[in-house]
Amino acid sequence: MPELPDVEIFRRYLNATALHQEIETVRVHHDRVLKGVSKATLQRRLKGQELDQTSRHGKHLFAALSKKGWLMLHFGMTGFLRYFQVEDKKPGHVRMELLFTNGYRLAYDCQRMLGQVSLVKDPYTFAEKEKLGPDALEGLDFDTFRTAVSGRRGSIKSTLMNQEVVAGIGNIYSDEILFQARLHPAILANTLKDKDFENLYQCMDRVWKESIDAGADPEAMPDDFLLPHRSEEESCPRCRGPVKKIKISGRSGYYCPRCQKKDRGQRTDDSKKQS
DNA sequence: AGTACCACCTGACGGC
DNA sequence: TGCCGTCAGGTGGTAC
Repeated sequence: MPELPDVEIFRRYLNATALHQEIETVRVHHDRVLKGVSKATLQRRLKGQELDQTSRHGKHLFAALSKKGWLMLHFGMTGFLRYFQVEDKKPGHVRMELLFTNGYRLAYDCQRMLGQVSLVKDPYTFAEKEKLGPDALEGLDFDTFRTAVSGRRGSIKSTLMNQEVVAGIGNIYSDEILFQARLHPAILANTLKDKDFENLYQCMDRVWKESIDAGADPEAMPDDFLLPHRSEEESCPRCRGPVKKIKISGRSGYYCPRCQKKDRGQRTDDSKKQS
């Protein structure tokens, strides 16, 4: 689940629940989710501190510690946050939890443990170190986007999903953005024209706005979104034709072959030149 | 600079 | 019922 819109919702959730409260205890139930920090260090560094503010870069969530440094959370494929008080509200795969002095807890649940919890200097330094591209939502202007994507030799889908190109787009939302832009996922990034980029950029912008407004819940998304119909049993929300599955760089993508043509009038352009 | 394949984990699902 | 292969929205490493 956790791509940019999901992580943005987690960030707002954390803001609305766990900010400005003293951390009394840190429980680590599974060391595997810790990256570059030991259980003891994490506990020592967080104890007595508060989470002051949050930040997000791509799929990474950061919470500033009142004293120094930031807590970094990455959610892998199955991670999420839950703020609760009573034990029976506790989700099933809590790997780490912060216990606050007010009796509430913030749990990091990650069933498959493909996510990461870490302590970092600050979000900017982390993004530099990890070679993350610009965040796909915040402060990504059109020229930066076009420069980052154009010239890449892979498919547009795998290029959008490359976190070094642009940070935050995963398998699901790359499908959605390409569906909205009516671009076939296998089109090569370096064959896109300026107007394709403008279209792609605007569609991405709309996908972020709508999906975040929907709380990243597929059920609450606009009727013309592909996201709730990612299955070959489903039909295209636009033309009602069959949805098709395709493997690209090892990932399963879904698209509408009628709305997203691979061959997009190259010949039309040529014939214009000739005539 | 790409892709293919494996690995890390758990769990759901379909076929037998 | 149980076993097995496959698949799942994350990333990282290696080989080509």
